[in-house]
Amino acid sequence: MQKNLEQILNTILHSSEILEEKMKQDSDLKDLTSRQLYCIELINKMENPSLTELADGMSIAKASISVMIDRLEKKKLIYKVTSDNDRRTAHVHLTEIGMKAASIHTDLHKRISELLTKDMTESEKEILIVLLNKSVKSLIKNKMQISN
Amino acid sequence: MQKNLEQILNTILHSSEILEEKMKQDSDLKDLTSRQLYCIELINKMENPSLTELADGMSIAKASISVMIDRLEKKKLIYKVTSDNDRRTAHVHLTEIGMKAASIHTDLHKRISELLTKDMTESEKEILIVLLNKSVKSLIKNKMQISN
DNA sequence: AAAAATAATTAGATATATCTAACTAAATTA
DNA sequence: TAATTTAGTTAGATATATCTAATTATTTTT
Repeated sequence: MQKNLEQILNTILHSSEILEEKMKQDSDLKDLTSRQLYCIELINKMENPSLTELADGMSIAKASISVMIDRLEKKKLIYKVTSDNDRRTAHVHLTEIGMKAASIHTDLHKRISELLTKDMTESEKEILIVLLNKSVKSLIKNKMQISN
Repeated sequence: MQKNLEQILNTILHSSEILEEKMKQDSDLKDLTSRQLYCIELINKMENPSLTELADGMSIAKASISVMIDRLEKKKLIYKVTSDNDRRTAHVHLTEIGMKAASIHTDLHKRISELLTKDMTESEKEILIVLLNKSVKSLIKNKMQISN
């Protein structure tokens, strides 16, 4: 009952999804949609972007991001700060709750990592990490050619 | 620049998401929502469930699944077959296009697996698979206790 | 300073995802 | 057979995610 790599990936990715859903349910973030969560993660990554930058980042119209940000503001996940340089521009910041939401993915990866190496010896862990580093290198190297 | 397991997971999961999005865009399935894709995957896994079973599987109301299935039918992704035993019951089947949609995840895992082992020797591959099998066992074993 | 460009908002449209409640048709039970 | 239960649909409500077009406030260019 040895699994091949595809089946292993399947199990890991599927478990990740389930665990992520559980973490969301267990937190006070139950009613965040996937788009909203994505938006929050992007705000985190982009470090307080303007609405226009965010809209570009999410590939949606400025009007759409404006509405979305309104809703996230009502839910106390973000707040807007008007720029001093250009008073037309607003920058989006995460609140405490927003930051918690943004860290869901990171936390998830941490927990999965722990689970994956739970029953391993130190040397097994080391070998696994060396090999996976190699894997990830191939993955990144080939990313560009993936699209076809 | 050796990455730890958490960073590796991060890269793999992130690449998976991007690749999945690309595969969706490149197919004729651009306008499928994530809920619709999830629904189709579930239909595939459950093997022609009734609407009630599907609704339970997705944890939504029967009325909601009815509407959703209507839309998927209009898009030619599924079709309904009235049961001979019980003529109140309809079973949902995937069309050719529906099956294509359902296999997006599987295809994705196959491609990622290929990429991950692209630059490895056979023996490296073997070791990786043995170790990851161990990982997956821990993962499954601990799944129950994850929720807290 | 007047004209043009830019950032964000608002209005109005369409599609989706949900819900509860009411309804129809069919099957089961008493 | 009459009453009850069950499967699915329909109607009507609310929330989200999008869009384009029009509007407002500011900034930049001429």
